[in-house]
Amino acid sequence: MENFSEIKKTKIFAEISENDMQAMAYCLKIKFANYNKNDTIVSQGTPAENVYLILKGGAKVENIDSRGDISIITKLKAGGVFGIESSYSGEEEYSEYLIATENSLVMIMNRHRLINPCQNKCKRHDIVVKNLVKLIVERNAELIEKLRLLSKKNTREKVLAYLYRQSSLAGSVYFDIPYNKTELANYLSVDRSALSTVLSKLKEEGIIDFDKKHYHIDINRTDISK
Amino acid sequence: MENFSEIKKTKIFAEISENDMQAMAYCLKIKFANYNKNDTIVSQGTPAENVYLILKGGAKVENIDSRGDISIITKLKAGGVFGIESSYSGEEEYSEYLIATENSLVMIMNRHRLINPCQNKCKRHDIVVKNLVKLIVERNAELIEKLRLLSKKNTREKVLAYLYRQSSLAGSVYFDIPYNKTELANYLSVDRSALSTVLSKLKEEGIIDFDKKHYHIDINRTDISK
DNA sequence: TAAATTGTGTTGTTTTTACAACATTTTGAG
DNA sequence: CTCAAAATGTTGTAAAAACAACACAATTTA
Repeated sequence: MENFSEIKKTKIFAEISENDMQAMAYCLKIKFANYNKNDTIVSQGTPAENVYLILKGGAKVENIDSRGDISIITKLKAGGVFGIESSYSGEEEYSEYLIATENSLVMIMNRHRLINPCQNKCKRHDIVVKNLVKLIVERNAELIEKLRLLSKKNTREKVLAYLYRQSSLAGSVYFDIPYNKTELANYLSVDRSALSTVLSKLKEEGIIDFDKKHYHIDINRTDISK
Repeated sequence: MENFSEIKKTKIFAEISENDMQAMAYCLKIKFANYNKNDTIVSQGTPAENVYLILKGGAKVENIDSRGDISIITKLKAGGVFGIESSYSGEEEYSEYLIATENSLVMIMNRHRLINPCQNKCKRHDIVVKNLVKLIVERNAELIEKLRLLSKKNTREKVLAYLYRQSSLAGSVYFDIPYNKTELANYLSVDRSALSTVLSKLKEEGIIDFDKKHYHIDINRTDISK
């Protein structure tokens, strides 16, 4: 089957055999599409009909508010899914943009078919649904984590909380983050130059060190664990 | 069955008959507990074993960070559920507080039993699971909504976006919000007195009006819809 | 590889916020 | 109904952030 090796690598289809996938492909009205870096895969405000699974490359989920301010919701790597929540909620329009951050291969599925298992042909469909729920819960946890960051009352605390968290996830005080400075500012919803100032200050104080997207943090001095 | 009339009113058990509920009660190890206003129902950091369903009264979900700052995550009314996400994610400790905001009756269920339908006795369990997923997705949408608020770059915009949203939900420019000023400040993660100043300014400008928890907003002047 | 674009750090200015302190008002318990 | 506690609005001050403008570095891409 076309692109099956990539499909197999994703969390939501990991347990599905090529044969079962074949059957499901028809049922889910699967299509494949290639996008170039910076292509808009989905536009905020357009009718929500599909679920997008990144097979190769990567994409970012952004929201642009009425004033034109951009806020990066999250970044998706291969295996990442866009549009499930709106599928379950029944939302009629996408409320975010999905933009390719690299040249990407994307699998497009009909959202209605995806979340409503047909008992006959797609016998493994229920497993996929279970995986989708798991994914939603994970996303939920991410959102709460981000809320925790944005609830901090100044940029310094947001940055430290973010880096501390990334360090924990990486299991090391040396780690890479997925954002450059401009993107990090968007992610934390702070002014880029203000972020730059704070980062410089923290570096000067010896609490953190960084180069490009690589960071080092002196855990004992973050005042976060106290 | 004990408290069945209240259980019946909740979203997650709405379709369940008294007989089926009876069977399920045993399976889910259901217990009931009464709490007084301001009682802590669940403490952040304690082992997560149960899911809590508010049957009567209400509760708030709070997070306290390392600096002691309180952030209200959300408020739960009767029918509200606490602890599902951590059940699905397998998180071992509760990461929030659940605190009664009124005298409340709470149904406590074993989280493992709840999310893993036993096919034999609880024949309607799968419906409950489906309802739980729906609930998680709804919560997810709420979280994104809140993120959108916290991403605004100053208090005035946060307040206006919040009130605009509440007005939309209520379907009227006259509406009540569930928070008093102090709680609203926590919810929006801003200083209480700063919030008070902004609210006074907006009232003076005639853009909003309010009394206690009742608000009026002049939609045409919020600059949000532009 | 050269040119154009994007990313980064810095600085000064203006605006907004947090903080603290206080006076009233409102609420709730007894 | 009374009194204590909690909520609210206000103000001044200090700290922080947004904003804008700029120089330079790094990265794309033509």
